[in-house]
Amino acid sequence: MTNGRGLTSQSQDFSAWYNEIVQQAELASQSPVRGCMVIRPYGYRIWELMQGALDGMFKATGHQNAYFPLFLPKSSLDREAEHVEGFAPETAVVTHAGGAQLEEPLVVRPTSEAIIWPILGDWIHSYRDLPVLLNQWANVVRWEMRTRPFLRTTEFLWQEGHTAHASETEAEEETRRMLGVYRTFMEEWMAMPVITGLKTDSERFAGALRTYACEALMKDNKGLQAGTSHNLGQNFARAFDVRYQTEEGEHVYVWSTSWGVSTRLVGGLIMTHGDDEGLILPPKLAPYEAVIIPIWRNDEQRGVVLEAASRVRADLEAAGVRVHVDVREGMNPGAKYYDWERRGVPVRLEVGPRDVEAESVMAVRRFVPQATDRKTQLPMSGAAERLRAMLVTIQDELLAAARDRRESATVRGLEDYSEFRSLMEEQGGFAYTGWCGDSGCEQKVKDDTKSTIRVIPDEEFRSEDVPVHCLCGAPSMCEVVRARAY
RNA sequence: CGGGGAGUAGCUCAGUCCGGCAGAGCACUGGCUUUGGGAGCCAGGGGCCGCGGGUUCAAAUCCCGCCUCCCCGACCA
Repeated sequence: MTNGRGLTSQSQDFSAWYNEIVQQAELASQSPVRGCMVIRPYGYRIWELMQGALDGMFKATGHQNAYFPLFLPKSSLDREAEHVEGFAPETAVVTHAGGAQLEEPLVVRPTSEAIIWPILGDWIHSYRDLPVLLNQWANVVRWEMRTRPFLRTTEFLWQEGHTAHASETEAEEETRRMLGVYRTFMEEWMAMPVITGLKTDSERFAGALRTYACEALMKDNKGLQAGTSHNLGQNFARAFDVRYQTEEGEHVYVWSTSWGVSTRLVGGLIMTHGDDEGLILPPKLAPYEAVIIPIWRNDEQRGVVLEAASRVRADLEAAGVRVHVDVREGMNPGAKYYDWERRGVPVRLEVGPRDVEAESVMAVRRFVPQATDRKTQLPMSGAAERLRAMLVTIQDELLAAARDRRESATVRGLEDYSEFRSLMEEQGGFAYTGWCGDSGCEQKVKDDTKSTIRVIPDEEFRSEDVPVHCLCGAPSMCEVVRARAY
C-alpha cells in the first residue's frame, strides 16, 4: 500500500491506493467492456447492505418500488429539450436487434424520466391519484469518457425515486425530504459526513428546476457528489403532458421530483475511511462485523479451539451480529489477520488455546482512534453484548473521525483569489467563499483552478461570518462551498 | 481527440538494446511438516510472447501496419 500521508498531495498515489483496495479487498474487477465493472461478491454484499437500509427508509417515507424498462424510444428522450441536451451525448443507442435494423433506435436508459413519465401519464388523472411515490432499483448506462471503479462506471447500479405531486410546495418538500434521507443514511450508516445544499445552474440536473446534493470530502481532499435530489417543477409534466384534474375541475400539470444514489457510494466509503492497510468498513455496512480466527498448535487444541469458536459464533449470531469463522487450513493466523484487515472487517476475534483456557476471546479493532486500546479481552460468556457495544462505539468514532478530518480540511471566509488558487493547487479541501452569482465567473474559477462550486450550502452549514465579496471581487450574492471533485 | 507509458503464465513483471530451447516471484494442484502477525521443503500443472505482414537458417527480440489497455488532459447532473 502507498503511504497514507502522501494521499492528500499526490493524487496519483491516491489513485493507485484506491485501485489497490478495490482489487485486494475483492470488491470489484475490470470487465472486458471498456468502463464497465464486475462487482464481486464481497463488494456486492456492501451494496446489498446499503440497499437494505435505504429501501427501508424509502418505505418509511411512503414510497413503493416498481420497475420500468431498460430501453426507451429515442423520440421519448427528445421530448424534454434540456434533458436530451444533457444526456444525449453519453447515451448508448441500440440500432439493430433481432437481426434487423430497428425502425426507431432504442436508447439504453441513462436515467428513467423519459420512460417513466409517458407511463405515469396514464396512471394519473385526478388529484385523488396524487401523490405518486415510486422508487426503482436498476442499472443505467452513461457513456462517460473516463471511468473509475465505483466512482464513475459506464454501467452502474442505483436507485432512482420518481414522484408526482399536486403542488409545487409538496414537490419541494419531497425533494428536501429525500435529500434529508440521504444525509441520514450517509452519516448514520456510512459514517460519512456530508454538506447539503443547492447546486448552481451549471451543475443542475438536465431538466430540473433545482438540484440539491449531498457533498462529502474524500481523504485526498477532493469532493464527492454522493447523492442528488431534484425538484423537476412541471418540466417533465409539460414535456410528457401529465395533467390531473383538480377538485375544482381544472386540468393542471403535476409537479415532480427525482432523486438517486448509486454504487458510487461504495467508492465514497472506501475513500472516506480506508487507510494504508486497506479498507475500513463501518460496522453497519460490513458484510462481517466480526471474524473469528481460531488458533491452534496441534490436533487436540484444534478440536477444542474450533469447538469454542463455534460456540462464540452461535452466541454472536443469536445476538444478531454478522460473523464469520475463518477455518481455512494451511494459512497462518497472521495471514488471516492481514486478509481481513485488507477487507475492512471492524473487529477480529482471536480464539486460541490461551483464550479457551481463560474463557475469553481477544477482540482486536480495525479502526483505532488515538488513546484507544486496539485489543480488548472479552469474557467468552457475554462476549456478544460487549461486542455489540464495541461495534456501536466504532460506528460513532468513524463518523467523528471523518468529520474531524473534513473540518481540518475546510477553510472559511477566503476572499483573496490567489490564496484560493494556491489552496486548491496544494491542499485541496472544502473552501467556503462568496459568489457573485455570475456563471461566467463560476466557469473562470473552474478553468483556473479545476475546482467547482459543490453546493450553495444549507443554512446549518453556513459560516457565521459570510464573505461579502466573491473571489472575483464583486459583491457576494451567497456563500458557496468550492472544491476539486470526482 | 492530444501528451506519456505498457501489452510475455491467473497476477506482478524480467527477457527485447546485442535474434539462437519461454523465464522468475506470487497464486494454483499433490505430499509432508507447520499455525498467537503475511509458513517451510519436495513434486507438479499452466503460454497464439496483443494481432497481421515482412526480413532471416532462426523472431518475444529487428522492420512495417493495426489493435487494446493504463496514466495525465479534454468530457462528466
